[in-house]
Amino acid sequence: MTTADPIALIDQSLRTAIHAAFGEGFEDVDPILREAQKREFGDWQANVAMGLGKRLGKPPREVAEAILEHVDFGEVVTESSIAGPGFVNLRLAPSAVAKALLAMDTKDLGVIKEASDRTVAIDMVSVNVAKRMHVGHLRSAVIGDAIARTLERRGRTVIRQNHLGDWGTPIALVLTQLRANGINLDHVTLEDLDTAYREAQANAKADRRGAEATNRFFAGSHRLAELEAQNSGADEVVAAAKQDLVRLQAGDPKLHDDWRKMIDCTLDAVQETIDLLGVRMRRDSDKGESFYNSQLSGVVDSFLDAGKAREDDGAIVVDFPERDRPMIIRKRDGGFLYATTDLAAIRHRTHDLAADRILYIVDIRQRDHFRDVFEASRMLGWDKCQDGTAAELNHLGFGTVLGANGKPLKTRSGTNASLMSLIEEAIRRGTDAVVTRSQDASAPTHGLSEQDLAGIGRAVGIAAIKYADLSSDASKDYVFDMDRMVAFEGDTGPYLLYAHARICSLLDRAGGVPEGANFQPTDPAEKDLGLHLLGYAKVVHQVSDSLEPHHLCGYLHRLAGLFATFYQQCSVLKVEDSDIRASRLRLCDLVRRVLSDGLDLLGMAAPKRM
RNA sequence: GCAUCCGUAGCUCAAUUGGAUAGAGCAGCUGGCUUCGAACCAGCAGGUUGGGGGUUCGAGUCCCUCCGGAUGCGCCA
Repeated sequence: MTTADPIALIDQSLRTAIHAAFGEGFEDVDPILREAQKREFGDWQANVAMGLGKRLGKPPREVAEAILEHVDFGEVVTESSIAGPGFVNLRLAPSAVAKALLAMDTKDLGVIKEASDRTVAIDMVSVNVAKRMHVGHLRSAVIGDAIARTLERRGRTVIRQNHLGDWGTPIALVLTQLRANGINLDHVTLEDLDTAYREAQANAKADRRGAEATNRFFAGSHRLAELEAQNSGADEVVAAAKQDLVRLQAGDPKLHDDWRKMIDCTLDAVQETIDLLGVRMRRDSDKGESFYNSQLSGVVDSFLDAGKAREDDGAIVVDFPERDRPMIIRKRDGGFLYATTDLAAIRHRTHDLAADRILYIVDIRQRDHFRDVFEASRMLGWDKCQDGTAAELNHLGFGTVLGANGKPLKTRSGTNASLMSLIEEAIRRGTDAVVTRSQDASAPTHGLSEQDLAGIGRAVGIAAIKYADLSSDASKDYVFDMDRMVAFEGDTGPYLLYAHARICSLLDRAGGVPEGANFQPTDPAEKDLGLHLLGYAKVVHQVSDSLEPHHLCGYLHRLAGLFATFYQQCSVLKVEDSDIRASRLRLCDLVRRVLSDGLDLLGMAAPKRM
């Protein structure tokens, strides 16, 4: 932001006034400047007087008066008043709004880079080999990608890592099962794998021996623990699989080959889904559990050597000072656990990737797990990069996806709903709507090729799904209601796309923004729209700090709403005064770019027509 | 049993992190297309923020308590 930014100017003016009014010790008091909640109060408000009143032992209104006596807003503020307990309400000069819009009308739209340009590692998607993706993966992918794009926008280098579940007894069991089924792994499909996975599970379940002991081998889907009942008890099958695992680990060529093919098959399918969703993620940065396997005994040794772990009933555990439950990092039988792998992963991300921020986009039910792992990693200083910079470790936990019945989303057969089928359904319904509307001869999409319409329909359907996921607090459960999200009315992704498309046609008809156009808000709707535009950078900064994309959704929805009001109220193409026409066109163009940029940060494409 | 989180309009969700009269969307009702795209707009109605107490100029937000719900809890991932 430049010095033309009226908010920065007001902020500085108030700081100066506070210092002048109260002297020593009040050099740098935050005026707590906020957008006014209601237009009748003003455009912006300062809430500092109440807090200062307490500190000074004076009535807040008196404090507010003293501040206003010393303040010099120059030309920026046309009206200031004190209201309620001591709110300072400010109304901005239209010329100041115009100047500020001019200043933000750059490529970056006012968004500034973060202080650190170092790498951020984001642990997201995290699929299980040999299993289909389900809605839990959707959340991780969609939220993770939105966060990643926002951080990239702020100058960060982001590594999106798929922490694959590609190792351990469950994987060996599937391999064993595939061999039993006589599957040729050269032509294996994800269906084959998924079937083998379930069969291995079912076989084990059918054998009652050792039921309780083997309850764990299928205990959920890797990072995204599923809720289905997991049972197994096949000692024989398990024993065979364990032998296979040992041979695999020893480098048996045939087994290793099969294992690789199984992973490739799974990841090809994952990539297809990821691409269709428009999530920017490639296999080159993936790191699965197998990658860390060889490091795990070293991890345990490190904790033992540092005196941070102890033996307990044959297992190796890490104790926490303020918790009674320790964390197990090696089982009695010598095997390692999820926690051990995650410790190795943190070390890899700080030491090898030099990431100073590590984010986990993982189901919120794993909150305790990550708290343990983070705390343990700090015990050994593994949260620090080689140069000593401490990395910020964050678990961004998301809630469960529920069906219309308020229970975790399932298909009719009771399995977790396949992600691909949901995406395809959304795209189909988006395309249907687009095609139907294009039949109308007056529709801007009339006469477009089938391919173009399909592309638009895809954008509409994907935006519907993503917006539904991103627009409320990620940590809460949310109800996946296809009918509601593809209604394309109200607070939805397509509503934002629609606003964008309308502006595009408007600018198209006008032949672009006229040369020398200047902002000059005259109508209240224009000023409201302009004022809201000025808050874009702030909300982007907020999202990259708080990791809460729903604030950006809220911002964009309001922007689209204010535009719709403006559009209804103010003629653009037909207004006589050519300066006002030019001004409105430029305003439209800025709205279009902010919408497009914001949607891009959320991972949504904004077609020119729809 | 212990721990964590949640409870806001009929439904689905917000609330700038302690600020003014708690806001949106859907559903309902009333208006607005021979006029820049009606996937829209303007308006009406809908609330004891689960109950009760406390902290202070001020509480949906912080503390205590009760009620209701979800999740997690040593050898699964």
